[in-house]
Amino acid sequence: MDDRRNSLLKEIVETYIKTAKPVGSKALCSKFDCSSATIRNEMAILEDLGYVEKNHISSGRVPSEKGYRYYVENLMEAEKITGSDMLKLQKIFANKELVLSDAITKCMEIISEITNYTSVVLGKNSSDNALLQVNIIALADNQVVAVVCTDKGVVENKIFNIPDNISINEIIKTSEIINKLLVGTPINQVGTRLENEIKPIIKKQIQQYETIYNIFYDAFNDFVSNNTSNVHISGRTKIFEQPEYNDVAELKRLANKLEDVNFIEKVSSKDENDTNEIKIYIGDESEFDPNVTIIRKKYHINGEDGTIAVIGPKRMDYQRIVSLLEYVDENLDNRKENDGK
Amino acid sequence: MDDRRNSLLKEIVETYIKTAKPVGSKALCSKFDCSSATIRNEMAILEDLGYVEKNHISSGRVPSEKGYRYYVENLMEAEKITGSDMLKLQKIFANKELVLSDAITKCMEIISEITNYTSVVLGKNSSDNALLQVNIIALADNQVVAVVCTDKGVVENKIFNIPDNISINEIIKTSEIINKLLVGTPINQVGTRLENEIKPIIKKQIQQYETIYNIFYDAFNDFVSNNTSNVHISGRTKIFEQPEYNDVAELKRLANKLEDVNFIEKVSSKDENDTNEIKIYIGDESEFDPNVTIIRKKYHINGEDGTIAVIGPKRMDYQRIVSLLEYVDENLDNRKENDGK
DNA sequence: GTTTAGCACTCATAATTTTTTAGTGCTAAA
DNA sequence: TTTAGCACTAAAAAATTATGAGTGCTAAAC
Repeated sequence: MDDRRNSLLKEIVETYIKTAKPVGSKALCSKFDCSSATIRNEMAILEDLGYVEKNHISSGRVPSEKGYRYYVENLMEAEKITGSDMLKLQKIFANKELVLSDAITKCMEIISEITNYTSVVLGKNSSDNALLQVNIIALADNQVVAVVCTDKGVVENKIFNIPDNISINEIIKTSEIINKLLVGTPINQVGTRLENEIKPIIKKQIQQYETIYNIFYDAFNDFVSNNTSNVHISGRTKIFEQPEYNDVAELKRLANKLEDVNFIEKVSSKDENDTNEIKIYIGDESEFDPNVTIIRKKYHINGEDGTIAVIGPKRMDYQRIVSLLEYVDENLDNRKENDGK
Repeated sequence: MDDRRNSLLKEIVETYIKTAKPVGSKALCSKFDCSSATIRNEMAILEDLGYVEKNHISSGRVPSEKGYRYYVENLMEAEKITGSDMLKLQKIFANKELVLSDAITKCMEIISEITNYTSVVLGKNSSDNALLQVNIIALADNQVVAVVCTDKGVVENKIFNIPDNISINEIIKTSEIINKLLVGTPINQVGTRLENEIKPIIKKQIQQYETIYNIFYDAFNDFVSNNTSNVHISGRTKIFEQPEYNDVAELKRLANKLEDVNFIEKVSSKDENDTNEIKIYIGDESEFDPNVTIIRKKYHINGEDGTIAVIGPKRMDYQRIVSLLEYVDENLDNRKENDGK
């Protein structure tokens, strides 16, 4: 891969990103100051190397997944984000009362808006949270709310019907026992410790211990399994504006996948133990859909961690998204520092 | 509209519901024991009356909106739901630990699943709720959770960053004042009473009253404006399986509308002051999209009220949906009675 | 050796024509 | 009032024919 070949590939990728149309040799002559035949020769080589493909024998070239990968790893240049993009995001950074997770969500909404891609926030993951406390709040009509909080600031509530023969005081008493004994327990272990440690204790003290045990068990279980609230998708239909999704079957397929929050979560959180680097999953690499690219950044801000990601066509504006995600990450981090002062 | 004409229209509507294809005269001969020419004569009259339409001069007939309306008002027969549908729903009715709103949501998920339509639950509307209590729970790291509960059992929580110069005790103190003075206040009036009654009080007792006031103001405001959590849509993409949405533009348009939760809420809650009757909005009547029908039932169960609705094509299986919605409503209501015993 | 003009060739797309088919309305007789 | 019969329609599908943007390859030019 000599110099010219590199910049030819770069040109092909970037032109295709802009136009969504196969790139022909003639269009590139002017940029390289040579004839179309020369370009054709070079393109034939790029094709042999697997970086570009043809849709049919006489069509222009389209980057292959290998080509995109080579592009993002070797050819893509970092670029500052534009002033107008910057302006829109800074409005959010400036609002200090916003809790981090709300600020992130709003940033990603804006990114969706300005890029016509779909974006995802995978909020704080409760799995590595520890129990901070559980509070029972009595409502009218034989109902209680169990509010579960973790040390990382995840809070969820769940309402329960309680049978007539159970007194609310007993539930509260149980919650106090749990708070005394289980604080600091990783949230996904609370279930078993509840069974092994708490159940024997309340068995002695409380009559209807079985029912009460079930209530708490359900509350925690729901908490652990309730991924839904952790995932926030913006601009779910934005990606449909991209010209590649111009066919009914394709559209339906993608719409279905984008509805499945669990699936999105799984995908966005792959390579868990990876660094904070931006990761780019192109096409099949995404394990989501062969026709999309997912660009992802993990954040660790203020003790919270999570993931932000953008889902777009393989012909995605890689530069732009990478710099937008980095910009969001940096600025929310800064915001924290200023805040703490 | 004599007898035969009625049953002809009924037949046309029901056949079209089943097949999604314009209904021709020949197909109906056997049912009416006459020649296709006779049917054609009758169909011409139905067309003059505006109950059916042709796509082009030589096509079969398709019900018009007026035709559907006449059908649902005069021709449709109530039918028991099938055993297998019943079975699926009864699993949910049987689970007594489920809070009503969860049970309803699960029912509608099933209805979406078995019918290939999209369904909506418009949960308890906080606007006519009254404040029951607000609880402040301290988290680590200068954060508190405000948990707002209403008398109707709506609970929401919101996390706040609190500046260093504010003590958590002062916030809790304020919450106690609010609980003492504002319990029973309609939730949408809490904001103004906070301003007029609480602010003057805490001004005297608390140093950083302005910041604390803002926190509570935001918490309640968020609660009131946060419609999102009230709306639950199941099977958003199910409706795309219907053959009428077989065109890219149509699909995108509908997908966009179904993303807009506020829009759906507005539509599902129209004719607020109407009875509990099932309402059917056909095509343009829906004010949502000319190509859909919305069937809706309000429920008032156990003091809670809300709306369940199904969104499908105009060629929707009216009978089936009507009986499903009624079945759900009745059985969840029963469940309550048995429960209270 | 690299570049380029020239030319034959290919294939998707679009436009055109043809065929098929499922239906209609109307007339006149039963 | 019903029906057989027939001319007529228009959509949908199939076949046909351009059109055009591209290619690869060869042989000459630099």
